[in-house]
Amino acid sequence: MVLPRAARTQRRTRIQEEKEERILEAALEVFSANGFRGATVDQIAEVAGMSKPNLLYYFRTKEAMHRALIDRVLDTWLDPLREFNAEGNPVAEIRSYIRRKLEMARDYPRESRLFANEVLQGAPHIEDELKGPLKALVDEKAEVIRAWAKAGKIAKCDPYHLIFAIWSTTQHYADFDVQVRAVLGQGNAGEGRFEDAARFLERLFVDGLQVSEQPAA
Amino acid sequence: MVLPRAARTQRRTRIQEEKEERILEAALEVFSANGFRGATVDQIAEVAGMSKPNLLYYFRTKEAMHRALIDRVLDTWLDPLREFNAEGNPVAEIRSYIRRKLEMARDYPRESRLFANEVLQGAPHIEDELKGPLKALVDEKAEVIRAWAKAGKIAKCDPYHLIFAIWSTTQHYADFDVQVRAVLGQGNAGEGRFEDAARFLERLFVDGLQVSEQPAA
DNA sequence: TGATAATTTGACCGGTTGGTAAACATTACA
DNA sequence: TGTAATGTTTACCAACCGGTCAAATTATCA
Repeated sequence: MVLPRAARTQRRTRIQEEKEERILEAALEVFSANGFRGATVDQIAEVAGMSKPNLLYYFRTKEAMHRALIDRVLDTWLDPLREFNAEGNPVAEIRSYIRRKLEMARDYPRESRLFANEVLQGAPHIEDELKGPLKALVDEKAEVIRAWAKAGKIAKCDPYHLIFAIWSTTQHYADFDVQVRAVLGQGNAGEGRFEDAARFLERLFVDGLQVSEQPAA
Repeated sequence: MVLPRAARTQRRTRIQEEKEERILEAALEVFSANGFRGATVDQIAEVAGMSKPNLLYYFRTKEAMHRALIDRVLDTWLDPLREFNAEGNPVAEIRSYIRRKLEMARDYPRESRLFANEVLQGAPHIEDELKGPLKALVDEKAEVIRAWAKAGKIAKCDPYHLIFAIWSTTQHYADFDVQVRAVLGQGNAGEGRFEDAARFLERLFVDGLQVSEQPAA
C-alpha cells in the first residue's frame, strides 16, 4: 500500500512519529525565516536531511506541512494568555503575562516569526483561527480586565488595546530581532537585552495601570 | 543607445520620471504585501499596468527595484523620529511622537509592512541601513531622552527600550492589521480603532513616564 | 525465512520565475 | 522633416518550483 500519513486510520509507527517530527522542526526553521511563499520544499528537505519526495510522502503538499505546523504551534503559543487568571491579583497577573510573553520571544523566536510572517501578509492561511479561537480567547480575557477596571483594581483602559500593546512590545524582540541588535550595537545586544526589556516593560505597564489618577478638572 | 535609467548620467526625461514613479508605487504595493521573495516581477508589472520587459528597462533587476523603493521610503519613514526635539517639552514631545507614528501606521501601512517584511526575514537587503543611519539616529535621540531623565524631567527609563516600545505598539496597527481587525470584530474595527489606540497609548506612555515615583523603601 | 507492507529515492513533468534579444514604435531635436 | 535616441513589445530561455511515478530499499511479522 502507499497510504502515507494523511490516511493513517489508526496508530502511527515509530518511524512516522520520528520523521514527522524532524520535518516539522525543519519546516519551522524555514517557514519562520522566509514566510510561506518564500520557503521551498527543497529547502525544508535539506534542513530535515531527507529527500524531497520523502518529505512529500509524509505531507502531501507544502500547504499541508504549513497547516500541520500552525496547528501544532498555535496552541502552545496562546498558553500564556490562557493562564491569565481572573481570580489572581490584577497587577501581578499582568506583570506575569508580560514576563511569560517576553520569555517566549526569547526562547521561541521562530514560532513568533512564523505567525508574524503569516499575519503580516494578510493571514491567508490562518484567518479562521484568528476570527475564531483567538478572538474568543481575547474576548474572554478582555472581559476580565474590564471587570478589574470596573472594580477599581486597575486604571480604566481599553482592554483590547492593552493586550495589543503587550503582544507587540514583547514579540518585537523576536520578530524584529535583527533591528534590535543593530540599534543596540555589539555592546548592549548581548543577552542582557531581554532583562533590560523586562525591567522596562514591567515598569511601563504597571505604572501605567496603577490606580493613581484623579479625573482632571 | 540602450542605456536605461540605471546609467542616466544627467537628467531624466519626463517619461522616465512618470514611469519610475508608477513602478515604485506598484512595487510598494506588491513588496509590502508579499515580501521580497514572495513578490514577482510579473505581479508588479500588472499593477503598474505595463509589460514585464518594460519594467526591466527602468530597473534592470527585481533587486534594483526593491533597493530603489527602500531608499525612497526609508527617509520619510524616519521623519517622525528626526523631529523629536531636545528643546521641547519632554512629555509633549513623546506624546506627539506617538501620535505621528500612529498616523503613519494608519496612513502608510504599506511602507510599514515593507520594512516589517524585510526585518522579519533577517533584513538581508537593509542591514547596512539599520546599523548605519538608523542606529545613529536612535543613538542621538536616546541621548536626548537620557538627558531628560537625568534632569528629572521624565522618569528614569532605558531610552532604547522606550523607543522600541513606541515603534512596536504603533506599527502593530499597520503590520498586524488583519489580526487587530479579527480580534476587534466587525463592530469595533471601524476606523475608530486608531483613535482608541491613540488614547490608550498616550495614556500608557505618559503615565508611565511622568515623574511621580518615589524610590521604594 | 519469506512475503507483504512501509519507506526511500532518482528521474522526470508542467508551470512559474527572473531576465534577455531583437524587432518595432515613439519621441526629441537639429 | 529626418534621424538618432529613447521607449515598448513579442518571443523566448534557463533555472527553479511543487509535485508525481515507478522502481528500489528497508522494516514487519506470520
